[in-house]
Amino acid sequence: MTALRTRFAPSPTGYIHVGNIRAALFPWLLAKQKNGAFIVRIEDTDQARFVEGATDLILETLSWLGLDWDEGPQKGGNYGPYFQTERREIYAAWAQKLIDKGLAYADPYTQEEVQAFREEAKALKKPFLYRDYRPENPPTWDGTQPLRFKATNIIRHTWHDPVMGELSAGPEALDDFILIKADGLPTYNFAHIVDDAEMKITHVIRGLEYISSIPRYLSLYDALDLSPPTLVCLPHIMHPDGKKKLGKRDGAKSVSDYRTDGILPEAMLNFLASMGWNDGTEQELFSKDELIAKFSLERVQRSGARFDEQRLLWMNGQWIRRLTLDDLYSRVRAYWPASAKNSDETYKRAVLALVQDRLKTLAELPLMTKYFFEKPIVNLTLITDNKQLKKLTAAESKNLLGEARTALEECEWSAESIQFCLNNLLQTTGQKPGTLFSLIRVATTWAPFSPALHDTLALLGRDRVLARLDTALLAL
RNA sequence: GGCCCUAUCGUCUAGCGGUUAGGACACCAGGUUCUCAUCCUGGCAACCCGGGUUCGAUUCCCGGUAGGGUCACCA
Repeated sequence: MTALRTRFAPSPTGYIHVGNIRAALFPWLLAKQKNGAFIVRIEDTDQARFVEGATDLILETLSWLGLDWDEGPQKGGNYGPYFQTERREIYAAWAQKLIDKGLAYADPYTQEEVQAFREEAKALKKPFLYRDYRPENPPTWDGTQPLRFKATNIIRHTWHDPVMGELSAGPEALDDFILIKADGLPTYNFAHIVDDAEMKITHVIRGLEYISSIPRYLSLYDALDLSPPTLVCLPHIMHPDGKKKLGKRDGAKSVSDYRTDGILPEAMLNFLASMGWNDGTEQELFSKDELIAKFSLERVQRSGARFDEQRLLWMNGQWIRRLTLDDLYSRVRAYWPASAKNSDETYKRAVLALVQDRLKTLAELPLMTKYFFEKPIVNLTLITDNKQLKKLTAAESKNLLGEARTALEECEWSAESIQFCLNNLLQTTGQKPGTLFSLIRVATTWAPFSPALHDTLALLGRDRVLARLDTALLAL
């Protein structure tokens, strides 16, 4: 039995966005599950759209997600090179086979002439097929013209797609397409067939946009005496409004944008996989290992799914909560507020422990923890707009805070005993917790929300709490 | 327009002839001695339409409709 080999073959024209990363995830999962190999190949044959640095960006994204490749850039392998621009001789050799068989010919027309044919067909309201204009006696190919495939076996093709099921397309889908461009580089249509064969790829997994080209690939495989690998098409991830497939042009965020927004790779992977795939149970959260164990192409959805950021956020919160404090601490390193710079690790860990249940993304850390590191700005509207506190007169507030100060000054400083002191204060003042606790909380943090009061005060420390109470007393 | 694909709550989905159509996100209400969040409980909410096939269709078939993809010297 031959080993399963899958690949991800991006073209270096920019970042990887969330709409097309599944074309890497699913083949990777499959390769891991079957103990096969996952290959990364860079399809850089489009000189015009080439973007400097895009390859590094793509590889970095894969690495961040933990989608490691067995062969490819930075890694090598037995079937290299893994950049298409370094494989020209290979394509030339395969092209020659077709020429020798009379299945490839030089295209004598200019692009303008072909365009004219196209418009002619359009005017006649019939589909444009180059083969309707096939030259009778094409010149010998000298490498300056495009080399076209000569479609001969004009039939209805039928094939099986593990995701999409039985597929077929009529002769209209077959045409003489360009193999080698006038610049000497192969087109995707030709190059990927050659590469997949040379690299012994067993499963070609890509987006649905290729489905209509598959009949042409099938006829090419045939002409090359190659038996096609398993051809898999994945449904698209759709724009949230459901109108079209998600793409860069419509503002699809790059995967690395989500990274800087504080999304965990675990959550990203889980989310991406569960859009269009599930294991048939009611499980929602899957670790990477579970995905590897349970994934199957047969259970991939055939219809497109809209990208629902709310769900991603929820999942991210779930994953943040699942992390150990140590792990979370190491991941939020870059997200602390600037004022936390000189705080010691023990303190920061304690702060983190208090907000772990509250974070939806890592990037929310500064918003939630600022007042643990810097003196908060007094904002009286937090009192006047508060439905409990607005009932109090300034004198009453002042009075209560004064009592609180006295009580806390004498209180033993641990979360537990602060809780106890606070409860006593409830008794002596006759206030409801909603009033008293809110007042103390606002006066010490000046934030719209915070963790439980006794935890917050305990961590802040007696000196800071008393100082802030004094500031509040003056401001009222 | 030709070719191709798809169709269950607002969203992601389970379902593979007989179910009170299940779960999750979001939303709403309540609980957890304050807020925010977590957590728990409850609620709202769906089989695109029309024909068949069948004792019986969300499920199978056909046709509409709607949505998506594709028709490049881009991948």
